[in-house]
Amino acid sequence: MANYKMKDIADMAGVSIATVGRVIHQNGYVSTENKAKIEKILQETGYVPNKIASGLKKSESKLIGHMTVFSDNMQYEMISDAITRSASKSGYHVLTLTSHLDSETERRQVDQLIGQQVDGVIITSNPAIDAKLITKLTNAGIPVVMVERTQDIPKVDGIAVDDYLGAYEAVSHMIKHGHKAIGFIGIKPEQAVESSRFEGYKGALAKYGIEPNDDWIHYVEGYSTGEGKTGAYSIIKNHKGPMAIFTTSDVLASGVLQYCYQQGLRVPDDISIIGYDNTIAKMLAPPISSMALPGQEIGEEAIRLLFRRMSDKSAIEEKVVIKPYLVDRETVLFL
Amino acid sequence: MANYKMKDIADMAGVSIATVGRVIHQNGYVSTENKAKIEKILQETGYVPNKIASGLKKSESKLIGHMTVFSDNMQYEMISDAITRSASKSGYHVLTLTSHLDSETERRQVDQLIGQQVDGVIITSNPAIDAKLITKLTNAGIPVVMVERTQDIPKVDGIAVDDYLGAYEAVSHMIKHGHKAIGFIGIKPEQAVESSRFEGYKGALAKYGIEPNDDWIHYVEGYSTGEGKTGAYSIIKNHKGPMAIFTTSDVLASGVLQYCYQQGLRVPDDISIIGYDNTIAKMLAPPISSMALPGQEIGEEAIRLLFRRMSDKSAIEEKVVIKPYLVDRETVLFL
DNA sequence: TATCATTATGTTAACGTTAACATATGGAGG
DNA sequence: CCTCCATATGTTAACGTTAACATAATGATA
Repeated sequence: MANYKMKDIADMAGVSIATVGRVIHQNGYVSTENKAKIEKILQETGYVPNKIASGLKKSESKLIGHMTVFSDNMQYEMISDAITRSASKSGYHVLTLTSHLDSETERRQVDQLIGQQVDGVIITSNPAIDAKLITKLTNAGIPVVMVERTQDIPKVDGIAVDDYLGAYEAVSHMIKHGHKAIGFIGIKPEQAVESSRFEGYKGALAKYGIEPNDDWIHYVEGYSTGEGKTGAYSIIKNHKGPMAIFTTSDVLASGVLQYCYQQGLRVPDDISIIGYDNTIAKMLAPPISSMALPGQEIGEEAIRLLFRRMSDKSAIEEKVVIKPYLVDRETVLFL
Repeated sequence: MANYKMKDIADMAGVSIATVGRVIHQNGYVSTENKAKIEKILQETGYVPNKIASGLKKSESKLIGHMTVFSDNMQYEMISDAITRSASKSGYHVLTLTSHLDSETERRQVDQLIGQQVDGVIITSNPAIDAKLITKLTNAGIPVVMVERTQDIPKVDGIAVDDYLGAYEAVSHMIKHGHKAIGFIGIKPEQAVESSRFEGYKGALAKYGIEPNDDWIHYVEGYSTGEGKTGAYSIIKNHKGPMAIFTTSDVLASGVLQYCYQQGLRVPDDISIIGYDNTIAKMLAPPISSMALPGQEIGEEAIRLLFRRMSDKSAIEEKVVIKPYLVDRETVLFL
């Protein structure tokens, strides 16, 4: 009924607690008889070492904190999942804390993570987080890795997604297919982490000498199907001829498709489209091309960077850049 | 740079560690001067209590384990998120462990949770988990709540979703709209937790005296858009006249919509449809009706049951039944 | 035979917090 | 003036594990 501790095992085997420890950790000298006897008891009792006690002694918790934002965007769930699985391969657990971008919650969370004695922290996609909080973590000796935000804080490693490149490639793809009228639906650059997606869009137009047109651009407040639909309406309604639309998220693209469905427009025959993040792209009708962010890779890299710094706290800062790539489902018409 | 401990604070304030403890816990007697002085130091140093140490002493970790399965099904993410947020309101953190339904991983995870000294465990949607493992948890004094699986294990509370009702209502909705030909796309009842969704489908047909037809039924191996599309093809291809299709997941429905899009069939004009879980339903073109599982409510109930048992380990077992409800987006044609 | 490594085992002081148990100084009530 | 209680503070033994530091017996080497 109760939980066995080393003392109990030691008593049962008629040895000292130290000998039990030697068997559990497979170090030091133990006679073959005692070893066998203790292992048998360990088996029978289903003894599980108390990580809290050992954590206190060794000052490590085998816990990794993951601070992220609450969002409809499935992309972060992929990353989150990759982090969890990657960490568990090395015997670490992940504590995921979500905020709604309010700094009071974040302050509390940082204290909780320190209190919980986590061995490291990964912060994904919070553009607003106070650098003081990060410093508090590093001051407490906790390594920090930041995903999708390259801020230069000493001893903090980072992973950035090359969103400029992603948007640039998506739009270039459209231009190379002969498109001239290319719409943009996304969050206003000033308020988004992913502002470079808008820059990439403009960059591609500029590169190929296409004059930008304000009628083609629709800013949204957040990522939702409804916002995408509104955007499609505002861009398409007065437009004649073929049109290609780049959205900074698949969710926005889903709204574009709803608008097209309603209006009887076909994709890509009437409207070409490329989404971003490649989350629900394959589930839409039709499945759409999308810039994929390798969530798996991002999560694994985050863990790699974190473990690297955990083993060498004074390592030189490393910034990893992840490149999105086009998953082509042929939703851009060749003109 | 380093982390302050109570001893450091005590030294700075020139008092004993006990007095510092009294200020932190706001109990016992402390003179107003000392209280002010200590509070100031606490502020300045940014002292954070070490939960590992206090956890060892009080034998509690403020950690809740959440065992779940890795799945494409967004439904579990909703539940997971609700659990995390609900727990954090009471100062608890959640450790999420995902398995791929293999018992070896699960055995390891149970040991990890015991080792981590979690204060409670929530298990979502694992039809195959070994009752022995659950017993190991309860034997270790850890309360367990099971979601979507009502197995009778002493001292284990449960939350079940009334999937029979959900399917029954979806199909009844179709019948009441005049449909006779009603297709089913879902996992073979034998291998699924949600087998009652198939029963509900059959139940509704029986209730209204509609003869079931094997041509209307398509079993899938798992939840994916592709499987849904294949299902739609096999059900619709030889069918004349109006058809309604019930899928046991929105992801499957997304495949049906892709098939329709390809064939130029309109929803609901040509094909009526109702999905299940109401996850991506609103993002599809057109947005479809779906049976919603209140993930928020499920997560909150799970935490409530868990806390209840944590405070009274010998409470009588409670089984909560959650009812899905139709979110009607008018994708069933009135005949 | 003295010396020394090897093998085998035990004892104990941390780790940081908690809380029960002292101890001590007032003043109020008899 | 003694007793009692409220106030204020300090000391210390846990919690379960780890690992450094004994201790001791065996057999091999010089």
